[in-house]
Amino acid sequence: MSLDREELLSTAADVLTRRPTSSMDDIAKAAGISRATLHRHFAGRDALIRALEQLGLRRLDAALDAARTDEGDAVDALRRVVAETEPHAGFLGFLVTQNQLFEPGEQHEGWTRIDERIGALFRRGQQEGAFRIDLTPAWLTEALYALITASAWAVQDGRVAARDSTRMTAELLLGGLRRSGER
Amino acid sequence: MSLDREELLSTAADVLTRRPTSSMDDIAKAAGISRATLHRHFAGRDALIRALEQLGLRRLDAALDAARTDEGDAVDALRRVVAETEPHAGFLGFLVTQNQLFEPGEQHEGWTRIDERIGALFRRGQQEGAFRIDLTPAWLTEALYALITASAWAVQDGRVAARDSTRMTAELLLGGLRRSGER
DNA sequence: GTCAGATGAGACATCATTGTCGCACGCGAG
DNA sequence: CTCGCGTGCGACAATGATGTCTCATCTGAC
Repeated sequence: MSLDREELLSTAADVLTRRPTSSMDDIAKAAGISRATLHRHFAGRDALIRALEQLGLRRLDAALDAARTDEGDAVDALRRVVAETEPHAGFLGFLVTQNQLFEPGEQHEGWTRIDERIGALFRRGQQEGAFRIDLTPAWLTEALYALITASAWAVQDGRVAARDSTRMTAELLLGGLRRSGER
Repeated sequence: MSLDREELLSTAADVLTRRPTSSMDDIAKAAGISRATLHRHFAGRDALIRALEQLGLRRLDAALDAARTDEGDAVDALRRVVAETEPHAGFLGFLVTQNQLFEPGEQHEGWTRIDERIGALFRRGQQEGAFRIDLTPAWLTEALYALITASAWAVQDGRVAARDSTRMTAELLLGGLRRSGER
């Protein structure tokens, strides 16, 4: 039986995010397979990275679809984005930290599209008066990535309970840590 | 004249954070020196990494000192932390993304101390009633790291103006992105 | 000018990783 | 049982990074 390719890529993303210098052997071991088998599925390290990118981007795209980013209240939509994206935080972390792997300026097109979709949600929220307008959509997008990734790492390291992570991420992003509402 | 060791380490942190697989030669070139000279200053890659850790931790410690984390209003103290830490975001990013470089569980002692200092500030703010109590200090600490690092990257990539980064980071962390104050 | 110290350039052996094979094993389908 | 497929294991050469060394050059102090 052929092993689960997606699961393999998922663990590869985790390993590479945590320790980007991991060898192919490390990755194979982490996935519970031999280096030969890893090479049978991916021609080489480059091919593996590309596949990681592709799958990660597809997952994020699907997560944004599932979150229905342009339906209903912008606040609720953002909550859905956090909830839908968090399961794929391993890929998100990989994409965020490793997207500098390739040539200068040569940004993956799929990535800019994800950026655009999320940025659009923030702009919509601002236009509807739900979001502050003194924080730029570009920054909010970066912050969203960073918080989701950080949340996943914190869960992995046992610093945050898994059942709380989605709520804490969304709450901090939406309401900040200050208790009172005044500016 | 001996070159500026701290500046060298600073660029090394940037390079390694952006592209963790960089070779010693890459690092040397980025710093504008030859590989031989790099080796004269640091016995090897390991030694370089250790030095990076040490300097990064010292800088963060100094930044927390300068921020006077246990003086005055917790909100203001947090703003000072963001402002003082941001200049050393390169090191922070390195520490956050690469702290898995060494053995399992073997966390650098200095790092846990930094964690503790920041966690203490969040706890103080919660006790004083300034901060929400439904977000754990551990999570807030992780979020602070993530946001400062993300902010620095965003500036580097030109997605956020340098003059706005401190304000945007602190504002998002403190107040969140929602416009109205109600929960 | 002279000297000491630091640097850059290049050569070199060594080591780890990589990518490719061949071969044997196990397991499910027929 | 037998076959086919996927896998693990080990060996192998090739490649790139690493660490060390030598030598020439430069710069600042004296």
